Amino acid sequence: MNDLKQRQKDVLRVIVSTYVKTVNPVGSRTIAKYYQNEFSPATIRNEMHDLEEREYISQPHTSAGRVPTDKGYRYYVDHLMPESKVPVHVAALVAREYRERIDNMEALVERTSKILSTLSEQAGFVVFPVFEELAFKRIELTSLGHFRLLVVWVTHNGFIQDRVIDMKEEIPEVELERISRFLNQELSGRLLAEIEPYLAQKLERATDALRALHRIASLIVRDSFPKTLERKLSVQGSRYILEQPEFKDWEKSRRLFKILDSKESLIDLCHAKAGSVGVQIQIGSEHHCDDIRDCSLITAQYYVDQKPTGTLGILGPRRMRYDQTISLVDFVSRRFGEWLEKWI
Amino acid sequence: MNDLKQRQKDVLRVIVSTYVKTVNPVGSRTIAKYYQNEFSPATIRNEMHDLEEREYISQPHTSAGRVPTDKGYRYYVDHLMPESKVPVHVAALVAREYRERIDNMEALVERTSKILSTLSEQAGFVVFPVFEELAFKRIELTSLGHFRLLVVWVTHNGFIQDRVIDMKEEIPEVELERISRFLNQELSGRLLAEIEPYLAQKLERATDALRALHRIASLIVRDSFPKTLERKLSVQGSRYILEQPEFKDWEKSRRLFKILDSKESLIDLCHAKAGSVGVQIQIGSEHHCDDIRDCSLITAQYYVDQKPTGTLGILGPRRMRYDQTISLVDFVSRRFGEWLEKWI
DNA sequence: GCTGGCGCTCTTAGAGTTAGAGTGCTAACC
DNA sequence: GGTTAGCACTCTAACTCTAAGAGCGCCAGC
Repeated sequence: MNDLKQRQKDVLRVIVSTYVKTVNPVGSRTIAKYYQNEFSPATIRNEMHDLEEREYISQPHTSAGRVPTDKGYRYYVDHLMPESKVPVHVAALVAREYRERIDNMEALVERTSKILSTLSEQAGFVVFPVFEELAFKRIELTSLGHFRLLVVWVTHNGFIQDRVIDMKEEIPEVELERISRFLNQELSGRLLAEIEPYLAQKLERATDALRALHRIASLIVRDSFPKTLERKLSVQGSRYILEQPEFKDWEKSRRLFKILDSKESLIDLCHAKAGSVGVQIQIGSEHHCDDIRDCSLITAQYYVDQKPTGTLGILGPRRMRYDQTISLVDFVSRRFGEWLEKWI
Repeated sequence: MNDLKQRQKDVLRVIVSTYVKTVNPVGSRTIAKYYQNEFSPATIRNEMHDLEEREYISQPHTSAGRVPTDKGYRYYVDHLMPESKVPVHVAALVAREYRERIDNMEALVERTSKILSTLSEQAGFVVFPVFEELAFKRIELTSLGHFRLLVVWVTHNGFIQDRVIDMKEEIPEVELERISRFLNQELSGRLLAEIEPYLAQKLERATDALRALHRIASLIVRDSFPKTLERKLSVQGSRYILEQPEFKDWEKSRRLFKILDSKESLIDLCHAKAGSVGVQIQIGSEHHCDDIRDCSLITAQYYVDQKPTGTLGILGPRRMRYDQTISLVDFVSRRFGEWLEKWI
């Protein structure tokens, strides 16, 4: 049997929760005291020895207490952690932040990553919604002259995405209006992901009279199609990580900010876990990004109309309050999804 | 006469430029060597003593060399610094970055702050353009149902700004089209700053038949007017500052990131210098933000149609290559302005 | 006005020492 | 067999001491 004895579980639990609070390796005496000396430190030491052999904990040096390993944190999170609900006052704070009307989707995303960061005192982030899964509402074409065309896409729930594209030729205003009328009629209510294949099919079957119109419309759609947003994210509160004592080490904080500065890495880490349901937890080097091996990543997907639309989460030191952080991410991801829907 | 003797200037120049390179306080022997021992270290020491008395330089401790003070850097920048032009290969790099079409204004801003940061190896930032000074091109109204209205503003040069607003009542589609036609006709080509007064005046003079239309149109404009952007900015490469040896000090880097995380402070610092022409330089505690007293701020406004439209710049350690940084900020601010215009 | 020389100060690195924390092991106890 | 008390051992962190080195200020002499 690979599992731990009850007392070993107890010891591991105390080690994790104490270490998270104090930043100091935890010794046998501390643990014994925690259980009102139900067992002597020597007994505890025997259990610790076992735990160390099985790599749940480790010693920074001979005469120090024990510190949880990644495997130890993982066991704690999976089996030992107390169930935690978001406290009422936190829920109230979140609700208050969302109460007033927020200008647009971008502001909402920024607000949400700010909420995650201030409530957790760690770095909060939100990956922008994926457009492909949303329904088309409207497209607007505006000529800017010099063969330049501004295309604005609007989804059914009021997200917009704009893009300037270069045209081969100047399209007269009247023609532009025809194209725009055509697209708005044809695409109304469709999922964005369906649009390109739909137009291609349409173009094939078009009669000669309409072929030119279809062709230009398809071209415009192809060049301006709003798929870039999934590569955008908003990060807030990275300073909180810097404030943790373990990041007094210059090397560690440099490595961390190398990652935070290039947002791509963070997005990649999220995508690695996309597709899974519920809160995802990546502890220390479980994500395979060596530069932030001292950090853990708690993420969750958010849903619009039951469809996974993006990811949000928290990046913090490996030594974090997992129970609180996980429940916060869970709570905010649901609320954020609801908000994106209510927007409709 | 308050000015420095020629030899004192020489000494100060060498102190600044050497200190910037080596991070070590500069001693008299180093300076003497620099001038091929034209003067003995003792002579140099006398000059240094003078410079210290007049607060251009200071000693970290008795037996250390000298380090420039804010006043010393200031004198260097104003009188001693070599004229510097952006090297050809840097200009080429910038040109290459701008060559391909960039999706939209936001992407352009991000790209530009990235350019500033990678070329200077310091933190680069761009404050988003102020809309008020740009000309109106088009407004689009889209009902999202539930009394919610999506308003998209487009300027003559293709910037867009969107906002969802709450209406008191549901406006029928036909009515919405009337309002949008009315606004697009009336406002075409006007500066955004003129729009609200213009509509107010129009409303006063409106005949009863049109009064209702005018009223709603004014309301929509008031609630959705795109003035928020001036509070937005993009910062890139803050990690570069962290990599400077003087920021090995945890306290210093914590203070720095407190500022960088709340972007407001940075915008305020820029605004303090807005209105001035050319590159603005704020050294150490010259800007009155104590948290970044170890940093200097190099900013410049950028212009669209000869009108100042926003600010961009670089934040770096006080110990920076001022000549290079200043010429880079100057160069990029011009290029960025040109690009915003070419966009039209 | 410039310079060589000398004494002074202060930092930094290294060595040595000590107190304290915490372990591992063993022998005895229940 | 599990538990415990006791003790030797190890390692760290803090402190002191010392010596080397960098750099200055000052002064007397050129």
